[in-house]
Parts: sequence; structure tokens; C-alpha cells
Amino acid sequence: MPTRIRRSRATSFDVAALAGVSQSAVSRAFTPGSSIAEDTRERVLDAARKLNYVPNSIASSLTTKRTNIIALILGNLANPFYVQALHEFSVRLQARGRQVLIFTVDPGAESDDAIMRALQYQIDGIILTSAQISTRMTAICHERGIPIVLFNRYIPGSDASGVRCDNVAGGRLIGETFLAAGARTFAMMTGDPRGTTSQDRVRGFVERLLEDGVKRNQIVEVAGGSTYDGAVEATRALLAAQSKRRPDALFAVNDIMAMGAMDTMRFEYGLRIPDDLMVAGFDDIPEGRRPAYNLTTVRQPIDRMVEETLSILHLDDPHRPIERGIDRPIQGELIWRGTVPQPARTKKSTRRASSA
Amino acid sequence: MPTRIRRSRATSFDVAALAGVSQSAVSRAFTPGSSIAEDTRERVLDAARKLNYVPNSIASSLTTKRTNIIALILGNLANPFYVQALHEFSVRLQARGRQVLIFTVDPGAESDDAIMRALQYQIDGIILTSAQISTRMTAICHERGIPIVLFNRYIPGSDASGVRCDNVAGGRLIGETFLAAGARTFAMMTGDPRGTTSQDRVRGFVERLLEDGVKRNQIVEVAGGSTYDGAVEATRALLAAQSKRRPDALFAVNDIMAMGAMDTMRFEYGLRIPDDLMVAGFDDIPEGRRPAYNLTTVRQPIDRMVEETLSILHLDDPHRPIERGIDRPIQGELIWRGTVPQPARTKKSTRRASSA
DNA sequence: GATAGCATTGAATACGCATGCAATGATCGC
DNA sequence: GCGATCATTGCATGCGTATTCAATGCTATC
Repeated sequence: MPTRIRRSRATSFDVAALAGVSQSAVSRAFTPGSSIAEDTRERVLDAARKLNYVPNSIASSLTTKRTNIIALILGNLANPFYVQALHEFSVRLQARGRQVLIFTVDPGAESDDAIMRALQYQIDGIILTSAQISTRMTAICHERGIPIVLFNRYIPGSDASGVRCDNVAGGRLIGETFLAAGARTFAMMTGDPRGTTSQDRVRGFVERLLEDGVKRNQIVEVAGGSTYDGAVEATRALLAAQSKRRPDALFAVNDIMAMGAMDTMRFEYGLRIPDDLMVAGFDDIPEGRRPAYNLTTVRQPIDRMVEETLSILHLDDPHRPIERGIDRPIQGELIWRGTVPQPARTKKSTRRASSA
Repeated sequence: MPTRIRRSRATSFDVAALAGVSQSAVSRAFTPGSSIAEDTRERVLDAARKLNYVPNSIASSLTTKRTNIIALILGNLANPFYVQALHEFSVRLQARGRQVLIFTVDPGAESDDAIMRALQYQIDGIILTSAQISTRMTAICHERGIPIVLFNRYIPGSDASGVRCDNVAGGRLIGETFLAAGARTFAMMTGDPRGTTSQDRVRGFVERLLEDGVKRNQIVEVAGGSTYDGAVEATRALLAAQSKRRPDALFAVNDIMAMGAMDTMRFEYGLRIPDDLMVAGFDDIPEGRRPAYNLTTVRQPIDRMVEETLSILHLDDPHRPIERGIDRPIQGELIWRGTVPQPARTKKSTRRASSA
């Protein structure tokens, strides 16, 4: 019988020996709801404390087949909206005894590599933000019973479930707001061209304008690429094209771009907002609420979106078969602030989105 | 002999059977540098592909004792500086084959719980930002051979290693800048009172002012709590106290507070910056570079700080004994922007920090 | 007082992979 | 052509825990 080599970390056997019980008892002491006498449990916990014993989750997940780790695939931390989402996910998952494992990918890039790496860690679920996913990866995840949810993203016809705002309705809200404020000519700044999120917001916006008889040539489109810097460039392109009259209103499909556009208009072109040009964004990030921007926007109810995402993951009921292709758009809320002049006749500062 | 129950995930045994080799061969095929013939390896990889086999990192780390997971303990994602740090850590660790496991704690709170949870996951190292750590936890980590690095934090006399900017020197730089710009009365806004980071910046600032004969009663101190909103409150307190003359210059110990202060001064009090009041921050976050703020600040060289942090973790050489109490402050760089008037005589816009 | 039922416990095993060791076959040098 | 060396390979085992199963002692019931 070889002498036991001294380990740096105490194991359940060490604790068992000290407490005078079996290793099974130690395991039970740390497993809520398992069959163990209260005094035995306390004896074990005492011994564990003495040895600075911490259960090895890695070893335990080998048998339980659950790691309590959720993979969060992040494409774009430069947008505060996703930072907020990350924070919410982390806090709420921790509260449920789970941890977040981060995978960073290039914004809008294919996430297959990241997902494969995540699968190696036997994660219990995947949350995907601002990145693409192939149908092949979706299939692999389903086959292995790993739930995957797209956050603020929607892939038509995909088996993957998604949580998102009703972007078409949100775009419509902005269009309606601009119209109510008296704008006649419009610009919009699109985001990631590969995502439906941006496209839907644009579609709703244009749809609403056309309903009011706005002609197509009164709507200019420019590409901001979903970043502050991209929006700066796009704004220059928009305002430099003096062949056309400067538009009355600019809709950026997210707040961070709207902020880039505002800064450029104000500090490079000396424009006043909203007097010379009104602006609206989408998301309602905290930065847009600050007085330097005071940005009119559509609020994405991030709390509800996060909760919905977690509920789709079915963390508490892992054996439940994965539902596919869930897509329940959540309604956003118009937040009317200083970048769009308030019509004198109505003082309502917010209104609910009507369904698209 | 019981029939093998069908699993949802293929194991190395399944791959071995399909490829006509032993399980060892499969393991070797996936382990770089191990002894295996090239054609065998390819046969294994073919079989693995057919089965959508992915090695189980959890199981492998049970034997290798390495999870390739680094715990990142985050206290304050509301400060973009830490978001940037998170992004850098994630990208660089991924490039080295590691992943980041997130632990969120209340800003400035004790991180013992988070560290205990991290230890359960057998993480290979811990990076701690904007949170406290007890000497007991430091000892436990050392005992287990888990390297731990405090990022942008420094605990005097602690066994824990830390990476940080030379905050005293940075504070001095700001003091010097204000003096050069002609300020006579000063205010400073402190951050988390429990951290030395804020204290050091304040100390350097005051030190430098006193050297130039500024009297103590020309220096007002107000507490901003390290957040934008805290800075808004603090600014109101500062400006409402009309008993004193309004200071010429405000040093906020980080950029996010400086921004809160600027917004409040401008939009609540109608002050012009720098004409009525000059402002400086610390960090050089991207938001402060935008024209809406154009904030004078001390740049924390985040790239170098991150690299230094990773080098202290000794990822490539896990058997190396952990060095304790490393503290090599990195020099920051003054970034002179629009919130402090540039003296006409000199056009240098940046200068290196002199050692404290 | 006897027995069924229950709570508690320990022994043994499985989880999926890495690795030490021995065995095999091939290559090389003389 | 023969022994030695080397590259490959498979077998067997260990990593730390959860869990099944059987054994134990105890309580409650009639």
C-alpha cells in the first residue's frame, strides 16, 4: 500500500478521515437535500473548515454532467448596451449558483470557434450576443442538448431561440416621433449589415415614414457599422454630401452611434440639436441619458430581455427537451428626450410601442 | 458485461473504436507534442469529426490539474476603464488558450466569497479588480499555489501581487498641470475610500500643490465614490457651498467622475470649461477623448498593465513558485486636452510622468 | 414484544481523459 | 545480417466526486 502523497489541496477523503466518516458522507454534507444526519453534517463541515477544504466542482461535474457554467459569447463590448447585458447576466446567474465564462469574438463574426471551445468546457448553456451562428453549430448544440439563446439578435428560420426587442415596432416609433416633431427629410444610420436587428429597425422606420407620404428621396441611408467611430465617419459622409439638402432628422439604429453622430454634428459642423437637426437612437443606454446627450431613444427593456433569456435556458430543469426557434419579441418604449423637439400640444413624454 | 449505454456526447472511447485505435491514441491526437504517428493522428481526427467529438476539458483537467480558466473578479463595470480591462484580458487570454470566468461583486466589497467560488472551479489564476481581499484569502490562495494579481489596486504590506499605475506620480502630474495653467484654488474628488488607488492620486496631487506654496485652505475635498452619479452629487455639494469661492480647478481621481462633474457644471450650473473651471481626470478612457468631454487626464497604459498582470500569473510555467507581494508601478502619461487651458508659451501636449 | 418502515451510513463504482510503463515493430549502424 | 535504438502504441491506473446499493440501527405500530 503506497503512502498517500501529500496534496496541496485537501480532498473529500482528507475531510472524511478527519471527521471520522466516509467520503460519501462528505459529499452528502455539501449536497443540499441529500440524506445525512444534522450532527454528522456539522462534524464534516467543521473538519472541512479546518482543512480549508473546498469541493472540487470540476470533479463533481464529471459525474453530475453539469458544470453550472454558462458561456457568454460577446461580440461588442464597445457598445455599453452589451456591457449592461453582461453585468445583468453575471449578477443574475451568480444569484442562481452559476458562473459566466466569457468568449470574445470579433463583432458580427462567425462564432463557431468560440462555441466549439465552449463545448469543450461542457457548459450548461450558451448566450450569444452580436455574433453570427451557423446552422451547423445550432444543430450540434441541439444534438448535445446544450440550450443556446441569441440575445438581441434574431435569425429568421433558425432553430436557435432568440430574445430581442420588437425592432420593427421600435423603428416605427422613432419614425412617428420625428413626424410628430415636424421633420420632413430624414436620414438613417444602419449598424451591422449582417444582423437583422439593424435591418428591422430601419424597416420599421421607413415603413412608418412612407405611411405618412414621405417620399423615398427624402430618406438618406448611411452605414455606421454599430460603433461610435463608425458613426463619426458616417456623419461626415452624410453632411459632406451637400448635393442634397441636410436632412431634418437622423435615426441611428443604436444609441452609441447616435452619440457619435451628435458629437460630430456639434463639434465638427457646429450644428445645434435639435434646432438644426433632430436625432434619435435605440437602446436607452445610461450614457445617452446624461445631459451632454439627453438622447431620444427606444428603450430596450434589458431586465426583461435578460430574464427571458434565462428562462429559455431552463437552468432549473435541465432534462426538459430544448424548445427550438423561440422568438418572442418584447415591446420597447419610446423615451422622448431633448434631441427631438417636443410638440407643444402634447406633454406625454413616453408611449408604449404598438405591435408591429 | 453490461452493454454500454448510449451517451449524447461522443467520448474518446467512441472515437477510438471508430478509428480502430486505443483511447490513449485519441488523447494523444489531441495533445500537441505527444508521441503519435501522423497518419494515426489523421485517422483519429477523421473519426472525431464524423462523431462531432470535442475533448472534454473538464475531464482532462482532472488529471492535468489545469483548467485553463482564469477568474476575473469585477467590482465595477460602470466604469469603462474596467470594461476595457475585461476586454483586453479576455482577448489576450483567449489567444493563449485560456478563458475568463467572471465573478461580479459589489464595488469595493470584500471578494472572499467570489474567491471561494472561484477556487471550487480549480481556476489557474485570479485577477482582482476594484474589490478588497482579506489576508486570509491571500494566504489560502498561496497555500494552494493559485496566483492572484490585483489589477489597478495595491494593498500595502499584502502578500498579494498587484499591477497599477504610479498613482502618486500621476496625481502630481495633474497638480503640476493645473499650476502651469494658472489655477490658484483647487478641488479634488475622491473615489472609493477603501482603496489606495484613489488615496495615492490625491496624495500626489496635494503634495505637488503644497510644493508650490498652495495653502491647505485652497484645497477642497469632496467624495465622488468612483461613479458618474456619485460625481454628480459631489459636484452639486461642491458648487452649492457658496461660503467658499468656487475653485479654479477640479481633479477627479478618475475619468468617469470627471465626466459626471463636467456634465453637472455645464448643464446644471452653466459653467464653461475650462474658462470658469478647469477639470482633469485619470485613466484616459475612450469616452473622455470624445469632443463632448475632451478631457485632460493621466493615461493608464492599460496594455502594459494587462501584459504585466498576465506575466505575473506565470501561465506558461505553472510550477514556478509564486512570487509574493510584487508591486511594480507603471508610469502614466499626461494627456493634455481641452479641459485645462494650454499655456501659450509651451506647445507640448504630453509629457512623461517623473518618478514619484 | 415483534416486525415493518425509515433514516443514515459506507463500500464500490463510474465519470472522461492523461500518462507511466511495457510491448511492439521499424530503422539504423557496423 | 544482427543487435541496439527509437518511434508508436496499448494497457492500466489515477484524478475527486456523486450515486447506487446494501447494511445497519432505530422508531413506530399493533
